[in-house]
Amino acid sequence: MVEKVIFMPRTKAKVTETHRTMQVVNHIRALIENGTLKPGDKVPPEREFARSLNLSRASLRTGLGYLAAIGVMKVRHGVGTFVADGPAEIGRASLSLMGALHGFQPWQLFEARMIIEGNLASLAAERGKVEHHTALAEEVAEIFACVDSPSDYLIHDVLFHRLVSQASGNPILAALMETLTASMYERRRKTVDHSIDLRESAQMHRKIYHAIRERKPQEARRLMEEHLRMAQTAQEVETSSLRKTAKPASRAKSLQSVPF
Amino acid sequence: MVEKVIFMPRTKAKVTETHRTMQVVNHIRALIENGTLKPGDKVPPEREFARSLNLSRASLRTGLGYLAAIGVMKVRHGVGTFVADGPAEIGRASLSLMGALHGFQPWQLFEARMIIEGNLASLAAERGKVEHHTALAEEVAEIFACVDSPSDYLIHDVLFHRLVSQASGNPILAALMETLTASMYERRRKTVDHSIDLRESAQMHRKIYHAIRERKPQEARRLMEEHLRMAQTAQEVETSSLRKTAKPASRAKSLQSVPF
DNA sequence: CAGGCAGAGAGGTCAGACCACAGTATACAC
DNA sequence: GTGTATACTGTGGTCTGACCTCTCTGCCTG
Repeated sequence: MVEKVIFMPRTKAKVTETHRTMQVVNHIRALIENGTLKPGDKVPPEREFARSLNLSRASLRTGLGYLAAIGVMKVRHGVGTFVADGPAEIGRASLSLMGALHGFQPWQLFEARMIIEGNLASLAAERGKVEHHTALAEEVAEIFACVDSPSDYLIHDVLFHRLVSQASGNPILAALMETLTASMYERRRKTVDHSIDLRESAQMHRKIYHAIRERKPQEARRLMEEHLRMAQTAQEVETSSLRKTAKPASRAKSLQSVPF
Repeated sequence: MVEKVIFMPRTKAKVTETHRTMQVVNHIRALIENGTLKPGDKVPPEREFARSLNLSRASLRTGLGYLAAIGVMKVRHGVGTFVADGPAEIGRASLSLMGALHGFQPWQLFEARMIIEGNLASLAAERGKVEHHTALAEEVAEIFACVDSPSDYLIHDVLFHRLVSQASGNPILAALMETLTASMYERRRKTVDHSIDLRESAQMHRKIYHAIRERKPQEARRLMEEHLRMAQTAQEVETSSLRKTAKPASRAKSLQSVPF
């Protein structure tokens, strides 16, 4: 008979690499570790890449899908697949799902954020360099310039916090913060138009900046925590005053009929 | 007659649900949010599930792959696909990749862990309930019983820290800790056999337990930080004294030939 | 009773065709 | 010449259906 050979990719390699998925992931990891692939870089088109790795396009896609899911790569339909280049985030996607699965509460999110950002501010006060101080100062100025434009204000607000985390010198904590922040950012974008305390908030940012510049870790931490506490209170008020308009929306489709 | 309907999912639904991947993800999310799906549950076989959702098995697999990548689901070859049931972890997989991408340093990992676990211990001291104290006490006993068996010791070490994070009452911080810890666990498992200070380490656990039980947040935090600092030192010693045997291993395969 | 073999159930991979999106080059009208 | 269609090309997205491999279980054999 024909003896379909169609399957025999492990030519002479004895390692089999378990799943094809991990084969792809490890390949990319190696390319990243040895510096061939850097943030923003584009990988070859799927068809070509698959051929060069001796596996099917489907398997390659599984691997790239995995990397995209954990935030290491970004896929753009019709354009290409790229190495993620923004600020690092650890498991942004999983937070909301995990929340649903383990019943995370909003106050817990704030608490976590307060602890991490508080320490971030403290570290920034200890280790921030002049260039960080400069960037922070500029951002504070932008913040004050936007007190009348909630949506713009929010952008610079996020940028300020990101600069603080950069100044802390610990990218891991920064990535963690980015994850926690990202999930609040979406919600906040909807309520920020109803804010009334932007001036007060802007003042807080200024004070935090001063504490960092003058290398007062304890004060930076205290101010950051206070700032977040105020933000929490504000958001609770805004959210509850907005709840009336929120509709359960069209979740019907998912709930109707049989379980699956 | 046959009437191949094979392609026309957006029948009357105006939502299109963007990608099929997200369609699957949102469906599962809904099932989780409304309580139909709980940790440990099994979803239907792919072929059947795909049919019931009116999409191809390939697309369903993409969606499940995404959920598996972010740690919400666990896929077991030849068995089935399940909702993750262990302790929550946020982006475990991404940490190491992100590390390679953004150059995370070991000391940064320890610093992050120290901050998070320190606060976890502090919160546990504030909010821990009697049942937590009991469980911790038992684990301390186990730890002392294992001082002569490094591998067993490590297991109970992990368990102890996990109990502390549970007692803190903040599952989000607990999940973050789990993520940071997971990546060290692997490495530690290889070096623990060379440990010489397990008794001292055991004593530290006991002290931490006492601080928590006696509701002394500051002391719990301080002890936890000291404990981790010692662990860091120990690991650095063990690792460096082991480095001679470590080979660059067979990375050759990835480095040879063309970039991709 | 132990060991092993066979089958069923479920996930993993493959192949190739076709759909959909984004960006750019081309062509036509004004 | 400018500007707006239109077509094309490159790249990811989805579909189908066949086949491979792993697990588990239960029956069969020694």
